Amino acid sequence: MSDPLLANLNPQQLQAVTAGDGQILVLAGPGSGKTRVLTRRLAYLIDRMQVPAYEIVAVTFTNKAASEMENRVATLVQSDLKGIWLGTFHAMCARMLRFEAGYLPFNNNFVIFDSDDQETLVKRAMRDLKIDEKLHRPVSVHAAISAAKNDLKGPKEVTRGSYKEEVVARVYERYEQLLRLNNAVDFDDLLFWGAKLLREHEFLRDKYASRFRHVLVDEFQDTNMAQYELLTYLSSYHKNIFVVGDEDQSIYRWRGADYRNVLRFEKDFPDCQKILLEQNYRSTQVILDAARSVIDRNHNRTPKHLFSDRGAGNKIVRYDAVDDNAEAGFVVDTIAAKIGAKNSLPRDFAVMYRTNAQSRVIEEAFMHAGLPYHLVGAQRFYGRREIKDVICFLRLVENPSDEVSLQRVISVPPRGIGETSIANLRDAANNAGISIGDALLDLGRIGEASPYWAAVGRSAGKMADFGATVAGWVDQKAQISLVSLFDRILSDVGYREYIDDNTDEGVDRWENVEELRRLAEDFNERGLTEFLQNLALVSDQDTIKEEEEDRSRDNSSVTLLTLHAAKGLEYKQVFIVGLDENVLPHSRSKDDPEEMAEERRLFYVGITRAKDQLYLVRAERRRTFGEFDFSEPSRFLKDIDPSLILNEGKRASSRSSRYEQDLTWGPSYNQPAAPSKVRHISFESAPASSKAAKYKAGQRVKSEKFGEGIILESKLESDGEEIIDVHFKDYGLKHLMASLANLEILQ
DNA sequence: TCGCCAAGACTTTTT
DNA sequence: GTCTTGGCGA
Repeated sequence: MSDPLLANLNPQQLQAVTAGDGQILVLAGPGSGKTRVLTRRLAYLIDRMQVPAYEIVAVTFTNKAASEMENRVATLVQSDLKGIWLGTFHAMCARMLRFEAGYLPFNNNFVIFDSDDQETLVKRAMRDLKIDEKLHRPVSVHAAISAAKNDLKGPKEVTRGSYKEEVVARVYERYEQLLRLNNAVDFDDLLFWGAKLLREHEFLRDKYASRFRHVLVDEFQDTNMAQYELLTYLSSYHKNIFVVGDEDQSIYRWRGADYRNVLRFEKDFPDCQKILLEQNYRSTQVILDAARSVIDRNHNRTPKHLFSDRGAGNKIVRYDAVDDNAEAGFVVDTIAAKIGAKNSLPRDFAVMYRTNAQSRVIEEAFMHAGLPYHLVGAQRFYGRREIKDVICFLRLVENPSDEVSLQRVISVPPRGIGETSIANLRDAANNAGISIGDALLDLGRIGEASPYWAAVGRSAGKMADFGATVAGWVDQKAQISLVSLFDRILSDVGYREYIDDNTDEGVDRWENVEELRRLAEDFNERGLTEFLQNLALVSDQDTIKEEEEDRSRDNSSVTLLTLHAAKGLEYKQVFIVGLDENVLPHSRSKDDPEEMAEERRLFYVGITRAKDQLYLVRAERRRTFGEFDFSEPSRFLKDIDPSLILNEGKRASSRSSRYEQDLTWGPSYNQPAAPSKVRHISFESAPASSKAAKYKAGQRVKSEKFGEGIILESKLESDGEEIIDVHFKDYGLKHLMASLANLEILQ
């Protein structure tokens, strides 16, 4: 079939893409072409079924997924996509809430609070209620509030059984009051109010539901209750809902995601058509079999039989290291040898771990070996202090009621205004029934004539100065462009001088601000409101993942990332490290079977990222919080059929620091070097003697010099030389030329 | 009011 | 081991 819209689809994919009206549930295993199905389906509806783009809503979880989909669909259809609602759940709701603000307890220039702001506000609420922050940690109270919202429970609807629940309920109530006072919503509110709006106003529900002839959803397994309800409302008129997901890849339970929404969907729509995508285009069969043996032990799911036509492939290599240094050493050695053998590039590799803390040891090993690497997602651009500062200045201008932002920037840079003065102003503002921001502006505009002058006390003058500055921005914002406003704020407060102290970090900080300014330039036409909303909703992951993709394309370096961050990505060779009890599965998941099932899924996600080769690595002993911990192998390792695994045994424990020694005489990749400088050891080579490979992976061998070992990989070079990677019991990984290695094959 | 030091925390983090 | 937070002294 040469029809580009339907070309290159397997029968199940085709069935999904061309399915008729009604409810369609596509369960798509990893690497089964889920994105392809979704984009083709969209194109099919528009191009073949003549559905106008504005009658379609397609929701994703990330902006990146949304923009990718949009770009791909645009290349497939003739007509433009004008009017389509294609974006994240949160962006979609924000749009709806601004439009329907008349029915809501906030107005349409609300700001969106990120998790930092939310926590600040929870703390404030707890202080207001005189609740001891030591007894009830604000983070956990916040988590409980967030969970309630995701479950569509308001402050009045949460259970008040235990003392803790009582505390949560009271803080929740106050927290909501504060949000309204700040004219702000949090992430969860976007969904909460979105669902509430459609539930409580029938005509609004009809308005949207009748407009959207087709509803499409990506990553359906990650929806929470609010999102599920929202989707039901949106599809309540035409009842055409097409969802794609995979229960087995649901790894955000702790954020309210409930994979059982897949089961709920089947129950709510008994006539739904269920399509399984089981052909995997990514991994070898060995990898898929291992993945399946791990995931099949979970319940409440649709069993899937992933298959590949890529052949069995290499066995999985398991390596048990004595400690975390040796674990990192194994990873680095193996990668360096393969790169040295010129059969792999740094970008072919990824190292995945359960917790960010594990990256440190691995990074050190990479640095020591001079191997190029990069981390995904560890440093959050939007979490950076300087970025947050500037955003808060802007938010304050947009919405002077935003007390969280005001509080943050009032002493940036320090201007002699302290906690006492702020508290005085807040009290006075509260008494007058206005927001503290408005009081500040009043003070700035009329100075001593303001009723708040006396209330503030000693630093009233300084407070008024700052108020005047802010008032200047607020008065100007309608007249000047976003970028001019940006520049004006920075120069008025002397921000560059404040953060850039000419140290490396200082320069770095200023560069981040400049980066933010570049982003602002893109929004110069659209203005401040949209810029801020975009900052709140695009945040972090999208930008960082994009950067990471560019980086691994251009500079070619090994990717280090958490298992969570790995979702949706793929690499030729994957190392999963820390396969130990209490690491993976994590110790905190031990007393809850649901949590444990999620750890299993996390491992499953990791396994299925690998295209060609998977390494499972653990350490008997690792440093956590500066102390040594011993641990058992992860329970998940037992679930993989031993015939799929090449067991490496463990490194002789006599010299745990041997990697440092190895590096000085092994393959010479020990100098700090750019990727190109990672060279492999060059033997004084004799001409090739044989044309056929003598060794193959899995064979046990013995060498005079290195003792017993196991072949990891053998490759025949174009000159007929056989290059082998051998892992020796006592010497670790060696990269050798077969003709010179003088190895004896053991039975 | 600000900055420094010490005690305490410390999974994961699509929006 | 290292980052954050909060208390205290200048």
